Amino acid sequence: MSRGGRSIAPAPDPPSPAPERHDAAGHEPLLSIGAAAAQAGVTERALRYYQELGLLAPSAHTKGGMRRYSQKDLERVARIRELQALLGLNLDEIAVILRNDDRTAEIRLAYFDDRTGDVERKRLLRESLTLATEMRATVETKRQALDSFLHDLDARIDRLRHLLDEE
Amino acid sequence: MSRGGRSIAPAPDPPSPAPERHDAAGHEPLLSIGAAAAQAGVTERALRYYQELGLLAPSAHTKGGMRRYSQKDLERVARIRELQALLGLNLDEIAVILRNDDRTAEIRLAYFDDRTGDVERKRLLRESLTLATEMRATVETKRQALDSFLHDLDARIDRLRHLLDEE
DNA sequence: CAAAAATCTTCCGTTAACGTTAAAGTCGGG
DNA sequence: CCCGACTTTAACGTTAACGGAAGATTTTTG
Repeated sequence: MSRGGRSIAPAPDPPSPAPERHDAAGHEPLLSIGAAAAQAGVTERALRYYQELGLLAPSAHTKGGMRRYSQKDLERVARIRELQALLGLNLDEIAVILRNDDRTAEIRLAYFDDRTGDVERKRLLRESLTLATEMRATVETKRQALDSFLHDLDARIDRLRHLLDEE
Repeated sequence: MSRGGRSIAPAPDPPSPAPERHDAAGHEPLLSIGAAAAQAGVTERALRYYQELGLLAPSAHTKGGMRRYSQKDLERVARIRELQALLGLNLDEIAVILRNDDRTAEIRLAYFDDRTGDVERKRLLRESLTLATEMRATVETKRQALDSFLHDLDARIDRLRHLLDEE
C-alpha cells in the first residue's frame, strides 16, 4: 500500500516535541561544560573528546564559542557510558551505533513527512531493523554468557557455604 | 565444632585427581607456547604477558627453559579472557580473583590434611566466600542492566517491524 | 567595569594490554 | 650431529581513552 497521501493505518505515535522544562522565555536550560560533566558523571575532557570523535556535539554554543549542553546531550552521554560499560564497545563502535540511532530518529521524523518517498522510507526502516537485530544478537549472546557465569558463581558460593557450615 | 581429628559430617567430594588423558608413560600431554596459544586463541605474547603479571605460570618447563602448558593452564587462560570480556575487569583485578581461586583450591586439598589449622582454614573460607559474594553482586547488577538493555532493544525492534508491516 | 572563575584550543603525558623486532638459545627430525 | 623451525629474553612501539598544564579568551560576579 502506498503512503504518499496520508495512510489509513493507525499512525504509530507521531513524533511529539516531548514535554520540556522551559524557562520563562521558552528555552530549555542549557548547561555549561562544567555543569554538564558534573551531571553526567564524566570529566570535561571526556565530553570534549567525545565531540572530537563525533559522538556528541553540544546542542548550542554561546556567542563567544563556549559549549552548551541540553538534557538530550546528557542522555547521549549516559548512552555512551552504558555501551562502554555494558557491552565493552570502544568509542568507534559506539559512534556507529549512535549514528544509526540518529538515522532512525530522522526516519521517524521523515515518516510523517509526505516528501519522503515510500521506497526510501522502507529502505531506511529495513536498515535500522537489520542493525538493531544484529545488536540484539550480540547482546543476547553476552547475556547468556553472563547468566551461566552467574550460575557458576552461585554453585561456588553454595560449596563454600557448605564447607563452612560443616566446621 | 573442631576439625582437628577427622570430621563426622559427610565429606564433600574428596579431591579426586580428575580423569586425565595420559600418554603411554602416564604424563599429561604438555603444549609448547605456540600450540597453547593457538588452542587458547590468544597470542604467545599474551601468554608471556600473563605470566609476567603473575596470572599464569606454565605447568612445566623443558630442561632448556621452554614453557610447557597443561590443559589446566589453557582453562585458566579461558577464565582470564572470560573475566576480561564479560566483566570488563583489568588484569590486576583478575589476578586477585585467580589468586583467591587458587587459595580456595588449596583449601579443598588441605581439607583432608589435619596439619591445616581450623582457624586458618575458616578464615580463608570466609574470605573466599566474601569475595565470591561481592562478585556475584556486581555480576547480578550487570546482568540486570543487560536485561533491560535487551528489552529496550526488543521494543525498538517491534516498533520498526510494525512500521514496516504497515507499508 | 575589574577581578575572579570558567572555558577555549593546543599539545604533551599516561596507562593498560599487548605487538613487533632483534639477537641468542633450544628442539626435533633426518 | 646438523639444520630449520620454534622459543627465549629484552627492549622499544602502538592504540585507546582520556589526564593535565599552558596561555589566551569568555563569562560571571561583586
